[in-house]
Amino acid sequence: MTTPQLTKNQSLVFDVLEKAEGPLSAYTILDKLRDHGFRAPLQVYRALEKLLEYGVVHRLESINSFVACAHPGDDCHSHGIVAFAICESCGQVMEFHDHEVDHRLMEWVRGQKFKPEKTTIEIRGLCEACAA
Amino acid sequence: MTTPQLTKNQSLVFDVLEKAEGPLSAYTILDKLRDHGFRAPLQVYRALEKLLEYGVVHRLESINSFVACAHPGDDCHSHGIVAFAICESCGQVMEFHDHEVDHRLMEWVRGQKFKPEKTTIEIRGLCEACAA
DNA sequence: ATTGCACACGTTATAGCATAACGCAATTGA
DNA sequence: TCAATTGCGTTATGCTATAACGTGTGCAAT
Ligand SMILES: [Zn+2]
Ligand SMILES: [Zn+2]
Ligand SMILES: [Zn+2]
Ligand SMILES: [Zn+2]
Repeated sequence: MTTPQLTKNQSLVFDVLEKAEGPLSAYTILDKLRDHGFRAPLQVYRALEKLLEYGVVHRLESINSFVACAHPGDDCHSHGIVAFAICESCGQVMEFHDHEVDHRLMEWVRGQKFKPEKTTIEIRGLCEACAA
Repeated sequence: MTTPQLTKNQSLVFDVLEKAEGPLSAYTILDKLRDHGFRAPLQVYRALEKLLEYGVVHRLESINSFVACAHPGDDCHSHGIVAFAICESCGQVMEFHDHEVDHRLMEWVRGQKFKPEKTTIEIRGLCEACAA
């Protein structure tokens, strides 16, 4: 998926996510954009929908939050599964790929004749700094 | 985690999940138990909290739903990661383990000195029957 | 027996996440 | 020009989850 020119709202939402230390909920994004005229959740969700579609933002299913892609331009997104490690203390997110994990999961899927659309891998725990 | 005797509410919630064809939301469970005296979401959530703790129920993070464990008594739960394939058409859920996937993820985690607490692997798509 | 504690339970209220449905404006392309 | 698409704003609503308070019961330590 190639990324077209972002609209005003899409840019605002994306900038907020890029500058954030960690993942943000849609309502947190909304609050950060009230000064820029945002008034309703839909303004955020509609922008997020597009940003997800373009692959420049990821949704963290296990914490109902969104994060800017850590590997912009990386073509792994087009042929691999994205995985996340989420620190439950400081909120830091690490995004990574593992082709062997992809391969094993897709092997299993093939054996079941299951047709995958979207795969979620999220590891929640404590990052090195917070575990110390 | 060994499973103690379930309380009345826990049994009711578990039975509903066991008899269900697919995953259920907490509010769907609530509706199914109104005839048994359930009136409020907390009655469901409190039961689910324990059932999750005992490992007899799993939470599907990507669809905010709960499902009875498909492998009761299987000791994989104590030393492995549970993965799910969820059909977005018929709702059917397949639960499986893959030790190689576990191994690769834990290798990555070890390299980052990340301390994992809970790992989610969910593949959403179409099952064989629905994809046809 | 009395006290203290842990735990399950019931209820009300509230917080947090997400979408439906309407209408308007700008853009595009036939 | 006309139709289709897309983005946007607004209001209302629905779905998911927890806070906070109080009750009752069983059980162990004193
Ligand atoms: Zn990414
Ligand atoms: Zn941390
Ligand atoms: Zn299981
Ligand atoms: Zn299906």
